[in-house]
Amino acid sequence: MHFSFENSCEKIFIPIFAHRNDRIMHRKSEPTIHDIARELKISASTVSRALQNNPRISLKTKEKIKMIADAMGYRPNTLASNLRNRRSNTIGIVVPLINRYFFSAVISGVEDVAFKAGYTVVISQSNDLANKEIAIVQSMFANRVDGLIISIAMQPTNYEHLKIFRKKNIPLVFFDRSVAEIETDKIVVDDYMGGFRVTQHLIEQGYKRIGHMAGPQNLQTYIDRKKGYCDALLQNGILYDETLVVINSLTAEDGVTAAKHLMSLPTPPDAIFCGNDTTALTSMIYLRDLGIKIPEDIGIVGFSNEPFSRVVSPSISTIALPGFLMGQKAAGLILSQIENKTKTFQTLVLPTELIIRESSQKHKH
Amino acid sequence: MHFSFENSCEKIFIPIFAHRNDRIMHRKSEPTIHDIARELKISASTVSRALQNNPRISLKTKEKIKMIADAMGYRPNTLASNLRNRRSNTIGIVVPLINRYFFSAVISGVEDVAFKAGYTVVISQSNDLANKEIAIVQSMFANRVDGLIISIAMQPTNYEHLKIFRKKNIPLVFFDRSVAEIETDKIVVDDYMGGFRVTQHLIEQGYKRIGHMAGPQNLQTYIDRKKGYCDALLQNGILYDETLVVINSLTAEDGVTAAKHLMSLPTPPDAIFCGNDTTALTSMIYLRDLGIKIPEDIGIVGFSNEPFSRVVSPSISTIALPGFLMGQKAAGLILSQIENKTKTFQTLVLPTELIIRESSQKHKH
DNA sequence: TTACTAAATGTCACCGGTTAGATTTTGACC
DNA sequence: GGTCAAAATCTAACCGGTGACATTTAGTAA
Repeated sequence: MHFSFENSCEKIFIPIFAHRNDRIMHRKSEPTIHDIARELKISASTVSRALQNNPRISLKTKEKIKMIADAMGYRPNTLASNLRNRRSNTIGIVVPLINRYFFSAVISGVEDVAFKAGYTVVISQSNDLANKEIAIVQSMFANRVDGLIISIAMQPTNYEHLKIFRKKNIPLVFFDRSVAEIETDKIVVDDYMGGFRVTQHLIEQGYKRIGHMAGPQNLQTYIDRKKGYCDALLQNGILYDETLVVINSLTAEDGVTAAKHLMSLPTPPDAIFCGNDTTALTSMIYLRDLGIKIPEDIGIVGFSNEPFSRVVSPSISTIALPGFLMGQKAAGLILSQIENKTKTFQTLVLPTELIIRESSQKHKH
Repeated sequence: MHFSFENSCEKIFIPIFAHRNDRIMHRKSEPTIHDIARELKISASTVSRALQNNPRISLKTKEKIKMIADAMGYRPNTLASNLRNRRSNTIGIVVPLINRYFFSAVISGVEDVAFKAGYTVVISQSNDLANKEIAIVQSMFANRVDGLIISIAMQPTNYEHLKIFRKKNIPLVFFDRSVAEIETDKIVVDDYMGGFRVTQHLIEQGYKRIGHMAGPQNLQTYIDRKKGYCDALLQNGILYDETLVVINSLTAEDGVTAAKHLMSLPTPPDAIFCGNDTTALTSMIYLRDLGIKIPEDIGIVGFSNEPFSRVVSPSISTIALPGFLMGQKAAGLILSQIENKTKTFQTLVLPTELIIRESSQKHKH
């Protein structure tokens, strides 16, 4: 005859606790489905199925098992489960720096979609160093992430650590900064239009000699921003002057150095389109300390819309990027790859928005 | 007789690639140590040992194995290894928000020490939500992190998800925001002295009626900051006036609301010690837009030294926290717990630094 | 050549879940 | 009671590495 659970709690609970103490004394390890099985004198597979709500297991048994599991403080070991299933229900995301507003917005967007779909997100930062990126990516691979979302480091490398994902057919999505020779889903912002609009805006404000602080030209984003800048000049009949373009890594210090350099030219610029908000800020402070008035003497525009751009004075005109949306889309793309729904890879280009603030408004309305 | 590797590359390489293709056709999975073993007609344990540089394996065999492993594109499966070893070589870190400068500095500090010690760091953010924190922590537990470093969410809960770490003797370190009733290593900044110095400074600058925007009083940090504020008033013979203290969640909006409230008082304050830089900023902007002059009419001091505090105008006086150092120390504590070197738990209190900027300098030097 | 030991390698069970397929149980129906 | 299919449960192999212990091999001394 079958053991009836409802009217014999004692019979069950007493042995459990005896057993637990015993176990803790000797092995001091986590209870497993096998411990639960032994407790109930059933097989581990039944326990496993019950905990997964498998319809093959009777409701009565399921309840019994869940109750005991709870009482024993059972916690599934995802390592074992992942090993067996050859998947981890985890999505890796690698960004150059987590404390950049744009990147953390992307991360939040990814988390938003991924959590709802039942995935865990593991975050890592490369600090823009190729070696750290390689180590991180290999570790994520070794941990069998189901997919990887990445914005590559500034420091260039051969990208073998990423090519392997394609070779092994592991879902991979690039965002913002991608590797041209790797064919997969990519999601970028319209850097070209961003650069174009910034330049167009400066021209409309009456600036005549517009300089540009560009980022490393091994990254498409910076190439595109510069291209937008060039084309806007061209369309407005302004001659492109190479001496007005500085290429650097867009760090805070680079902003100062570049501003210093540009101002030392025989005919310095009367406006600077900075590759990001950080350089816009530091060069602006440098110029201000020199007694140069912004936007009257020199106009400044940044890129990325870091939160500080809005609150400094003068506030910095910039290009807003849809970070959160980008993260959501990236997560959507990786999920569709994971679920084998991807037919062909696509490159999404998200629109940007020009935000006009004080630093570039010569003509106030 | 033994197979000589050096003078028979062909014999080895041809079968390898034949085998690989074969494998890819049929199983399309990662090569394992078993595949390598089969290839070389040796046992898997020898391969495992060779790849770990175990001295029990001869140099010759090791070289042979590593060569083949490379040729086959072998990547160790950490899941399997972690399962068997019952440890993951991973340290989890949970912060309320990754894009707060302080928290990302802590993360970098943790990474700095952890990477050097051979650990991987997985980062997660709770968004200050109790439920998300619980989910994250449980997932980290299920993934068998070797230790957890956490700064708890503002939203209070019963902390069962953390108590379990102590119960199961899994290394746990709190930083910045900790749970009083859980006994483990903690590392905090000297919030009391921070609050005290800020208030003392404002008094020295000649402010008479100093208000305080305090954070949730379920978190020790905010209790201590407020206590420092109270004690500084007391020591200077200023009567503590409860109406000048506002308690909120210190969000950007809270800053405005609280400033509005304080200014609506019959006798409004002439200085505000804000619980963080965010509220300092937003309340400052609110006051500025009202035509109130800072620091002349009202002095403002924040807490945390967010990067923007330095660059806004007026620049915001604040308390600098040693985030990176804190991360390094936290990692040190968790490593010593992991390696069983911890004899007794300790609570480290790190010093803070008062940074005087424009927003509170009534008397310029 | 034999005996013996150190070095090298192999065997096998295990970590904790999962699942295909086998086996047992249940219960309806004749 | 007997038959049989559906429901419930069990068995055993597997995921990919690891390490205690067993076995084989090589090398030295007698």
